[in-house]
Amino acid sequence: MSKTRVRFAPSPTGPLHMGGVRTALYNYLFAKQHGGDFILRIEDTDSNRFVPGAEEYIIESLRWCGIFPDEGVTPDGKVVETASPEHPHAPYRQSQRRSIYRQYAEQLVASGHAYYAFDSAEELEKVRTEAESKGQTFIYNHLTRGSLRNSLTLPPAEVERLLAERTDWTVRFLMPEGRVVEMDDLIRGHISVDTATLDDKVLWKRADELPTYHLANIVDDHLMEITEVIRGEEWLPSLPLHYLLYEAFGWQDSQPRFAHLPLLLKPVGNGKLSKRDGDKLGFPVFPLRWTSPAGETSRGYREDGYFPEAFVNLLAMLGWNPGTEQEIFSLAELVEAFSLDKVGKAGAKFNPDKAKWFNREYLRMKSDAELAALWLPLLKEKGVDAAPTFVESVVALIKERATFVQDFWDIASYLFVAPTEYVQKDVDKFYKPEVFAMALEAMEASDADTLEAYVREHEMPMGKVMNCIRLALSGAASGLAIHDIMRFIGRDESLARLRRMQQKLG
RNA sequence: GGUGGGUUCGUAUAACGGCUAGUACUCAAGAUUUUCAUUCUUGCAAUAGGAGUUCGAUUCUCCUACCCACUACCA
Repeated sequence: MSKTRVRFAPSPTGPLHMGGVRTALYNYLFAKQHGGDFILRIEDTDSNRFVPGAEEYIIESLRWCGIFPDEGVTPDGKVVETASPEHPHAPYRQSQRRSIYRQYAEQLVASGHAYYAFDSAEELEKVRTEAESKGQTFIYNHLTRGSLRNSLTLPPAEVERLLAERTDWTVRFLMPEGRVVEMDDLIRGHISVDTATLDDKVLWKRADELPTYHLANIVDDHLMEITEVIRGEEWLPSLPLHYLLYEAFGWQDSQPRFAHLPLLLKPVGNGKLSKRDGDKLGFPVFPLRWTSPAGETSRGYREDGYFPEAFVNLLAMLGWNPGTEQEIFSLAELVEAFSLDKVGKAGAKFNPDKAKWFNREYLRMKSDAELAALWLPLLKEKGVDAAPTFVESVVALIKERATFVQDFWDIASYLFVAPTEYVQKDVDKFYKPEVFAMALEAMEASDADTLEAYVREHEMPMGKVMNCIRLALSGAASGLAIHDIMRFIGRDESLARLRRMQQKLG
């Protein structure tokens, strides 16, 4: 049995979407579980849609997630240009493989599985709009190919002439008539499709001497000895064509098995997750922050404060389940537990609340020292220069209250700097000058313990007094325990803050 | 329109054709906490509809409805 080899083959037409990351992840998990290889291939066969920086973004995203390809891209993120023992099928960027596709397209023409088409974009556009005006849809297939300009309808001499003179012809697949393609999907089971409903897809374009997705994909999967193709559900409709291509090439014996993953859907309403949804509902749809060439910025999980482990974990659970009640998985545990037959068929709606929950869980699992190290640079940005050990002890106190490291400052800024203002609502509710004066007096006279005794002795409402003091210390009536705050800022600073509030509020 | 795929609490999902349809997130209530948060307990909440097969259907079959994808010289 041949070694498991799977690939993730994104197109650098923009930033990698979280659904794309999930596809990469499932491929990676499948490969590693079977002791196989995970290959990263860049499918840049559409020169018009190339977006600068997209490829680097994809590589960096996978690296952030801890997904390292065995082939195609080295761990340092470089696309391998030339073949080597480690990367026997290099290059892995389809634009650099340009020269190998044409012969395969020609092979199909020679064997009668494809033909040359000379219809210009304008001509096709015209028949398309004509059909539309009659309420029909134009399809380039067995019904229409006979009346269009191609090597099936033109005399051979004319074909030769056009081939030589024109540079805008294409090679189209000759979709057979009256056949039912029987297919198997690792997730969906058996599927059959009548070829009469399919069209003659363009396989190769003379204009840029590049194949389209379908040809490049099949040829490269074959050449790279891919054993399983795990991709998004949007590819399911082209599976019959892909089956037929393997057959036309005579490669059906080594044809990979296919698995079509359910789509990731938007949290509300219907439809697949899009960039807009994230902006509208306040969560990232991209792993990393992305700034488009036009200067438009989209948020990323990394910049929003998600841990890569949490991101990978939540992605893994979107469409797959372990069959047990375990929800927290490390990448290594996922490799162990993953299985394609536990992948669901229905699209999964993304739940931002659950995503946050995952991050909270991972934040709690991290050590205080680890979190302090992550927080330190953020503190520095705030102009706070605190000792790591101090920060660490603060983290220990507050980590249960946070979802992200970024939350730490909002939760505990007053342990580093005195509050400059007080929450008005809390002032209205808790600030009573007489009570406050008494509390201050008692604190000046002794310590917190006797304050508590004092409050009890005078039968003052504990909550009221405490919140009044908390207000002075932290600027709000909610938050950490008074004695914790005082322990961190010290008695002198505490008293200073009390006096400051008294002075400010009267 | 055509083709294909899909449908269990609001969401993610579990359930050899067989327990009261389970779990997590969210939400609500209670307990704990000097406040808030945490934590703990409890609760709300689902098999799209209709036929059929069967002793028995969330599970198998068919029909209907709805949703999604695809329908480019894009991937």
